[in-house]
Amino acid sequence: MNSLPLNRIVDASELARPSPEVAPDLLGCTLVRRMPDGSEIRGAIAEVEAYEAGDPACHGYRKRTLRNAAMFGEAGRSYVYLIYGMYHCLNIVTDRPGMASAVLLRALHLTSPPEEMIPTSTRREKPHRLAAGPGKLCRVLQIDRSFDGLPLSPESSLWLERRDQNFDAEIVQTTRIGISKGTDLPWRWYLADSPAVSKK
DNA sequence: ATGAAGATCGCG
DNA sequence: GCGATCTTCATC
Repeated sequence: MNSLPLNRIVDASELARPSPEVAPDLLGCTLVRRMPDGSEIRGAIAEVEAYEAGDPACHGYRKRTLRNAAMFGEAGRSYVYLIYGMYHCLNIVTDRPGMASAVLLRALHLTSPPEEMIPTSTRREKPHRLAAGPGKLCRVLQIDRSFDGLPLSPESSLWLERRDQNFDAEIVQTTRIGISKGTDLPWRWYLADSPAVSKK
């Protein structure tokens, strides 16, 4: 029979909704990265933030530019940018084309591989903290701007899988962190019991 | 052409 | 609480 778990992969059409609706639905889903050496790193999404048109903290608030172009594109693609000249941040593009909208992935609870298999881990760090933070997440998964605008799929070596049907973790909703505008919007969500969440 | 700000992180 | 580090974009 069919051995490929295609039904597990999140379809782009499910992401073609406003980012504040999509964001909490992504919690508990698994982000999978096939590394250059062929190994797979998987992690459950533990913390997210939504950004949208009309939101002053959104990179697409003013207008479409070279950097933020992917945000205006199709849902189900990635939007990757460099921040502070040092770290990359990964977003899942949402909503319809023309609408600047995306969900920032802030933390993963890694489920594989074990700590010692992760090549970018230079220092001793607890496994559940390796992808605790948007910059660290991209560092561990080796995601940079070359992923910007790519569709999330196995062909891109980066994709999203559905959460279990019996997912029932407690979700907390708060305001976003690390921003100076739009601080009043309650568009950050995280899994209450995840040790990978930045801060509470 | 110029410069200020930035969806971060780790140290102390 | 600070500095590292550098691209992007708004403004001059």
